[in-house]
Amino acid sequence: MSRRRVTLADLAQAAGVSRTTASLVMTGRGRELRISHDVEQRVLRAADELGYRPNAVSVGLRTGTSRTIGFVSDTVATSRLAGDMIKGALEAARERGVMLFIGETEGDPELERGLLHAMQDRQVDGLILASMYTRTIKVPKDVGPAVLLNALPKTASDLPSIVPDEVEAGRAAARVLLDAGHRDGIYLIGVGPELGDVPPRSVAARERLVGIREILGEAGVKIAGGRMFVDWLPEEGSAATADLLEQHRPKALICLNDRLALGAYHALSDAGLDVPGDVSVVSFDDHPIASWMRPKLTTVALPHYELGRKAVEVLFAQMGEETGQGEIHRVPMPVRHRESVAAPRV
Amino acid sequence: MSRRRVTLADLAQAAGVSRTTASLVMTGRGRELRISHDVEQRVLRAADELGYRPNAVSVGLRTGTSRTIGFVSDTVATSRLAGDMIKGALEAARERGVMLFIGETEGDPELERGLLHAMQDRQVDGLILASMYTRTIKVPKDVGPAVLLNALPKTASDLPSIVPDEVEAGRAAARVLLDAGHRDGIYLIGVGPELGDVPPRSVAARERLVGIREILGEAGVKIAGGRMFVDWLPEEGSAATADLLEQHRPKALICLNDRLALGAYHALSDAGLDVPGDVSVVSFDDHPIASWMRPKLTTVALPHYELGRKAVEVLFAQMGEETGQGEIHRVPMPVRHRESVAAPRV
DNA sequence: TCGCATCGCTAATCCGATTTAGCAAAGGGA
DNA sequence: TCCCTTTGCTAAATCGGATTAGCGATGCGA
Repeated sequence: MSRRRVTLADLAQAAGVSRTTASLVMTGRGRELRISHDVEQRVLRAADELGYRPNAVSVGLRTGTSRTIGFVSDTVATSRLAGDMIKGALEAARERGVMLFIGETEGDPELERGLLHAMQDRQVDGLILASMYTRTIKVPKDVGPAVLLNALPKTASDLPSIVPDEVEAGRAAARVLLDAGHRDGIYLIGVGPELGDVPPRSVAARERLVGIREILGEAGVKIAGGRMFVDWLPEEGSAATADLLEQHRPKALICLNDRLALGAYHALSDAGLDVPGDVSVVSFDDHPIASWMRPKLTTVALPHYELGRKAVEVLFAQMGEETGQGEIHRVPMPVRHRESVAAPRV
Repeated sequence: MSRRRVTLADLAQAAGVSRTTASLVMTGRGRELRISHDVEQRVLRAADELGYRPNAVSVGLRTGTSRTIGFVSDTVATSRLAGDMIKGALEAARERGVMLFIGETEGDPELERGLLHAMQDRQVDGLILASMYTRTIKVPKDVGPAVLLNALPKTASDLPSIVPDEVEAGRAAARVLLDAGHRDGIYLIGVGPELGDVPPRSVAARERLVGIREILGEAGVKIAGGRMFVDWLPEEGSAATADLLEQHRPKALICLNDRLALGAYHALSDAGLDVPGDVSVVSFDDHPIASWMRPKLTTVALPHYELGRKAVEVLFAQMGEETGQGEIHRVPMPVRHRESVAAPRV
């Protein structure tokens, strides 16, 4: 179908110079190594006419660098929630002329090993080890330059981490309610009011709660109660809220994610309560449904796109420096003010 | 950090044989080329001890094949809707020991060219050209082995296409209502009742409508009306349904996608109508929200995962045969029976 | 005019594998 | 004993570039 690719040898012949000269010109080292302007122009013109593009595989073999990075995740690549993470990484990579390999481990260590090997065998310049939900992961040995995305190292590691700033997000959610004038009747959906009442292994749950408690505590506001659930699904949000309503009359709900909030909406609606007239709702994640719900949900957004970008940026910085410092980069989670929060009814 | 990789030369030396012999053994051609069992075992053992893995870049240079395919899309890679497409492709690729490059063009032809070049420069064995929404695309020249995913060639092309079977999906949706006993008061949300009343360039809209009309027509059932909207967003579903309710009293709604259905739910609820008691709703896509809605939405699912898998399968078949035939592979769209359809009220 | 530095370019090697062609030793037949 | 196969392995070429070392021509100062 397509005729043979144009190689450096073809280019050199067309320009009437040696392969060395052609290479020097094409890599931009012609000046430095005293190639005459005349010859340089001849090579450049020939390259343009022939449509010469260096074979990246060959360059990779010779230089040991492939202008390629690997994006390995448990399942994030295909999660609807976090596709933006890939997008951010993709764009940041493109800006640097780098391609992205992706792979999923599905939590299987065997798969992970195979995947990392396959990428290393292809001489990736660096790796992004991503996780669907923020959590701690065991860092593989000898991965070369790498960053953790949406994940923290389980044991001390010199790999940098990029994670959403969940504590600050918790503070922000609490401030949203305080700013609206709420001082009591604030309940939590997804976690209990105490620091111990969080789903195990959920960094987001723990940190969000820390932030919430900190700000409410500072304001002298007491959390009226909460319901802990592990998976944070809509049904759980419904159940938690319905259960709550049997005994209490909440004025505001902090739902630990948008799916819980969706369920909470349903339960509130069933109870004939109006959002935000009777009950204000604030949530986390900014899942697409948040802006489809009625009323539109005020929520603290997971900055997926920014996380992805940042991962690539940090990875490149690290590749330059060669000094892994295990730094933790926290990406701000912006509040999306919408329609689900109002002043408490007097 | 990590010591130098073990090369074939290291392996040969450790086993006390030539690089040729080591290579023959490792590529499994030892038998064929008369390497003694004894030597073979020695090489194998050494390889195991040293942890030898061939450098894929070098192999790629020598053999011209990279065990890598490229997944180029307009924006599908990061769309929440279609991440499953990637997942299907990823798994099918892994089963074949192949890695996946991904890239997004965002509809920019310049970006697309650059991306295709970057992939070809890296000697990908094949390409998947994917689209977010089913549509016709202009096929780039000289791409080598490739398949179109969720897309059809704008002009005649010998590249195979993999698309969801939208016409059959339309038939299925119509049958769902017929089977439930509906014979009149069936309205369309998202397209008009006539074949001309569809958003331009939307293959899905056109084909779904064709299927719907075919089955209803065969049953002697007339479509009572419809409302055409271009973007199929929740607000449009609300608006369309509200508008409809001003003049008509529908018994069933065929929403052209789940977001429209979500909006329709809201409008029906506002009008005090019960789903499915007063109005049955059937939809398309099986977006995640479909099972979060109340009542859960009966919808004809886009088989994203299967589309992705199929793309890789067809690509490999094509790479084997060298005979692009421009075949169109239609992947079935299964009905997800849930709670939004009931017999019409008598 | 000779010697040396500079200029402008190229030959040769290397990266790490695969593959072709062929060599030395052993075996077999006449 | 001589010649021809077969066996078992290896030297060398190759893929397409980057890089090192160096070569011939020119210019300049003494």
